[in-house]
Amino acid sequence: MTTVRVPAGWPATEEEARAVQDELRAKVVRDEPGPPPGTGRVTGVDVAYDDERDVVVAAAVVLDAASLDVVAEATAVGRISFPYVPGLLAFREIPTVLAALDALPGEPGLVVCDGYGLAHPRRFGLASHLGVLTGLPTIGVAKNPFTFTYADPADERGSAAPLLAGDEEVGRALRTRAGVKPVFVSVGHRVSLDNACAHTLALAPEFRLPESTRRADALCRRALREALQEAPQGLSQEPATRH
DNA sequence: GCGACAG
DNA sequence: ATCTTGTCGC
Repeated sequence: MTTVRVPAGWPATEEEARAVQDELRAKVVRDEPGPPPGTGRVTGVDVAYDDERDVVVAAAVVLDAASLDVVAEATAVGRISFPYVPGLLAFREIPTVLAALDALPGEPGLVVCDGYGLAHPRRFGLASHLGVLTGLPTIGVAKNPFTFTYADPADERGSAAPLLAGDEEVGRALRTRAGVKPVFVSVGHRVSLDNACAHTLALAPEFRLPESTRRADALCRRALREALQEAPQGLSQEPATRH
């Protein structure tokens, strides 16, 4: 597992963080359809925390998009870079997620985030932010509707309904399992909303959440447990050294 | 002004 | 996100 520092110049206040979002938002690419579902690789990313001990662990798990087999994975550990503030989640997760992606042996392909992209107060959620910083195609698949509204989609798997900010469609409530609460899909970077939903369905043949996020979630939780056992006092000031 | 609010 | 036992069910 690699160790990461909070980047120099990382925003320290909510005001600075919002200004970063307002500036980077213009760099989001929304006129590409993105990779076809079921081909190439798809990478799930997720993060687990221990706020008390100031430890954050990110995981990136690469799946073969056709078989959903795991073909690579990586983790990274760091210190918490920002408090949780609704609308500013990216500043809490991104430094460690970037380190985990960098530690991967190959190309990530499409990146699936646990959270939102376009569906965001300033239309620049975690998935959009990660996409702009890496240049990779990204989507967001969230478990909750955040502040947005939606009409319940039909009961069968595959039905969807617009996720709305007023009358603007910022994403979609997508039913991945019959009779189960939908997931909330939004565009990150270089992927269309239709394609983002198609990917989400292809990644969730059995459970509510995409296999990519289920795998990443399990891995970062396990890695956090192990990191806490090895260093119960929390992370040292200096990055880990190699011998 | 107050409450709600991805993870 | 995280705190947390058992329990119902495939």
